[in-house]
Amino acid sequence: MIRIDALRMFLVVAESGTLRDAAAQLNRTQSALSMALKQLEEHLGGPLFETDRKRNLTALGRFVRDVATGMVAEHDHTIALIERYARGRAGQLRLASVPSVAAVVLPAVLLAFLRRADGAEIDLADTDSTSVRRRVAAGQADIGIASGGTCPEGLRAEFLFSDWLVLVCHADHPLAHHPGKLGWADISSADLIMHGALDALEAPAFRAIATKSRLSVRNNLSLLAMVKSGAGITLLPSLATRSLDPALVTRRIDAPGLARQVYLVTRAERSLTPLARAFRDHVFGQRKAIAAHYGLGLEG
Amino acid sequence: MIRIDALRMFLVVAESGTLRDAAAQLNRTQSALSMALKQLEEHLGGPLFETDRKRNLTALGRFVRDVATGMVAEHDHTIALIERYARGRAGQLRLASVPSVAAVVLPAVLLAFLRRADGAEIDLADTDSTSVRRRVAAGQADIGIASGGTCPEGLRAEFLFSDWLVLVCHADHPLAHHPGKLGWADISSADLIMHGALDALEAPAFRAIATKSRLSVRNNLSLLAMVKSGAGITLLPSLATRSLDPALVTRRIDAPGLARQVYLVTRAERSLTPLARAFRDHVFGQRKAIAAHYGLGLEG
DNA sequence: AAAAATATTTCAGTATGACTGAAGATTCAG
DNA sequence: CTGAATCTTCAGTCATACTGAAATATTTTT
Repeated sequence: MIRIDALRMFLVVAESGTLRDAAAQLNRTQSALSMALKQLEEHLGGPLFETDRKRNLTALGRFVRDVATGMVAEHDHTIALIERYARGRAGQLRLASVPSVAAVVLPAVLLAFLRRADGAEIDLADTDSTSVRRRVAAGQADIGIASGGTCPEGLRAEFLFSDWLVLVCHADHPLAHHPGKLGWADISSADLIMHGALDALEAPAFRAIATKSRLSVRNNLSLLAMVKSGAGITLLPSLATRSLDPALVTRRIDAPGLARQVYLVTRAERSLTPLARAFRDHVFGQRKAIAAHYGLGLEG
Repeated sequence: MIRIDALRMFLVVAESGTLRDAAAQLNRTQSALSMALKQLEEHLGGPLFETDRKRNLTALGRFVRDVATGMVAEHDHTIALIERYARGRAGQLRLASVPSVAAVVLPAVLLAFLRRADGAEIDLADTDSTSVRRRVAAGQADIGIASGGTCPEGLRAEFLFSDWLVLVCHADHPLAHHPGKLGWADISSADLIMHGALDALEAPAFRAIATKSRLSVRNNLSLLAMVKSGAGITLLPSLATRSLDPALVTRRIDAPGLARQVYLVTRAERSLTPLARAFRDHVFGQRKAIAAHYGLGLEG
């Protein structure tokens, strides 16, 4: 049996030209190398070096050096790759996230994560919550970030933070200047424009208002254009209102339950890649800091 | 430490889907595999299989399978290559030979040798004896076949066989029909055409005749054309007279010492490749059969 | 040439660790 | 619930790679 360690020893000796140096380099004794080389030569049936001094290689020695160098290099490279992958420092991480989180929160989080996982390759897709869950369930994404809703079988949703819904209306809209706090009644009195993210909101008071709505818009840009044109008001998660048109204003609403819950969605723990696990751990490690920084809630 | 054997075990288990089959395939017990896999998983910090049944891989398991497969394959391939090389069954063999031996004797010898050394790649160059020795000395050939002569320092010449020199003359030449045996006197009376291979012949009786020669030709074809045109006679090793022009005849000469010695030339034993050594052994193993087949002498 | 310095091999003893075989635990099927 | 199949655990065995010291060989120095 040719041990790969014996080949590595041989390569180091052939490179350095002396047992002593090679032994120091490998943290072995000379005799260990001597015996390993002897064994290798016996196995091959011929000498690897011209004399018992290790300066010059025989033809056999040169051949072994030439073919073993690459093999040992690939071996070491592969082992290192496996170990980095296992420690969550390499591999592919496929994320799916709702746009607001992807645009506002993730950049900084990913940047920090990449500093630890140097060999990681990250693919981020943003879609609505349902698609996020579908991608994770279908194995097209390792980790999803989606707001609450029914979770398909086999998925695990871990609460991350909650994000308040705020009123968005035109600066000229009466509610923009309404004195005092805004409540359900105020919203009910206006024309509410619905959109996908509001469907998941289950607060009864809101549902009553929602059923009265006569306008529903899927696309976010269109939604804001509608609001800007005076067609009505809408509600958006605060994260989605970071850089609005100056003609639009946002106002906090004093209504309990008027928030979306954001979850980190994964498949079963076992089927997570180490990198995905590391990312999950990273996110939960940063959770409080994130929430504090963006004014998000920490209870579901 | 990740042992390559452990990776191989893992690959076989991942392939077969059960410890039992893999154990049979690897000539190990189940417990050996179980322990090796456990150790591997502990080293990596996570499971390789979904459950303790080995049917389904985790993401980590799939990754390890994907990257380790190629690595283990290359490892095995390289080890096999080294072993075949060491046993003289693979590698490159560069031969240099005088044309007569290359054309007449070597084809059959090489063919037989190739049947044993399946992975060998052979390069055969034919030139005159001096160039053969020079190529071997310069490391451009592993083994040379040349007729006698002074051997450069550092070369070793092993006697192979001796080849009689025979008279070559035109069918109309008086010597062609000369009754009885031919001897020195007969040659001396004719016009001898010299050529390179005759320079090495040291028999005094011949040297006396050679100095009288007034024509010397290097190229073999030209030499024969000269003889055919009636310009004189010449002497050639019997091996070089195998397929002569019908207008030419050959006759045995009854003169002791009128032969060329053919040697196998190598550098120091140590610097021979295993394949070259195997070829040398093969040639000497076949020596008697070759000599008998081609009517060659076995004493120097 | 002898002596000194440097290098490698040999040898006995040790310790690490992979493997076996048997018994125990877990999972699966009927 | 029982029996069959699969995997894990455990104690003991065996192989072997390694160390440290002493012997041997080679090169360099004087």
